[in-house]
Amino acid sequence: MSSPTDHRSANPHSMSLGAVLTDTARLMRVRFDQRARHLGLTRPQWSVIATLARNEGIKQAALADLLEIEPITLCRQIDRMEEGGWIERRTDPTDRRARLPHLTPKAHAVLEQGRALATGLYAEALAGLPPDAEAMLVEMLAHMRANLSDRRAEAPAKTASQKIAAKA
Amino acid sequence: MSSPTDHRSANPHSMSLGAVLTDTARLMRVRFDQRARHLGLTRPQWSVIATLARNEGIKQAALADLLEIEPITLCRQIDRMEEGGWIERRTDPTDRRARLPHLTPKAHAVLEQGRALATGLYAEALAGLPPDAEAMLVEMLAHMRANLSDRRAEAPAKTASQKIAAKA
DNA sequence: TGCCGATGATAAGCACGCTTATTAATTCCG
DNA sequence: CGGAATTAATAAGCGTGCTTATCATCGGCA
Repeated sequence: MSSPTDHRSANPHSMSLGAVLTDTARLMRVRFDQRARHLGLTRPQWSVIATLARNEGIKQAALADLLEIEPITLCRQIDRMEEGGWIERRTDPTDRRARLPHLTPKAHAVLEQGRALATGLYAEALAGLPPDAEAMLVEMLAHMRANLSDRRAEAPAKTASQKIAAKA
Repeated sequence: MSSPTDHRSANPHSMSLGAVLTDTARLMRVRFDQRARHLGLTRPQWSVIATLARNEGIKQAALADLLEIEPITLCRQIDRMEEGGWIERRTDPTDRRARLPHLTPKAHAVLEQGRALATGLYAEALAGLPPDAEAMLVEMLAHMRANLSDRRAEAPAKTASQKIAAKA
């Protein structure tokens, strides 16, 4: 049944939330990567550095949790960053399983540049939108992320804030 | 230590716009993939099928443009989907360079299921937000995407000041 | 008519996300 | 005390995005 443009085109917006979300996120990454290339750094790598800078001595698994990626993903990222001289792994004296990631001086040296780059990128992306757009976006996206983060049949109940009571 | 440009990101715990954007987009993909696995379909593949269904006989490059991905990315995706029996490439009688992708009956058969899955996922993600949240999100994200898509703006003396003015 | 830039598809190779599974060390009982 | 469960890190292998480059074909122009 070849029906190119019939009933499914009734609401052109219903299909675009996921698409526009994916596209925008990818463009942010691409733009960051293009401008951070002279530093030899990618956006995910910058994210690791920025988070690690605020959480020195953290374990890989805990850092992965902060970054909201899987431990194996971070592990392989740290492999690359160790090879690039951004991070070094140190043994944990209290747990011989752990190999704690630490920033090298080289990584500390680019903290400010990365921060400035990110700030500039956000400003550019948000240009032409009202001043409160960023706060609204962050709030709505964080809400969506929380909705989607609910693991199957798993009730965390530790944060206790039981959603917004808009479910009548 | 105090940079002159951190008037906005002084919050210690609030994640940046880029981070929450990336996370949310990734979670949408992961959730879709988990639920479409029984179909043998991923979210990007579903995206290809849905777009192709509305644009039969399109060239790969034009389809890549619609999907806002690079032609090589689509090419390799179509490789996988052809192998999976979702798509077949047909020669274009008017241009011997082109190999037009067409949906197979198998792909047509999952159109409705994929659409229902996407709709349900959006509803789940947006649960607890006001009814106009989706429209606002789509509008703001599309605006950001347009700002970031401005490839002509690679020129040196460009300071992202006024963009909404010039458009031809 | 013949060359030359543009276009369509694709190869090579990398980054980074995932699922699944393995190894080593720690912790929790019974 | 000793085995089972848990936890930390990682290996294997794949999907999907990118940049850069190659090849064939098409279309315009001298």
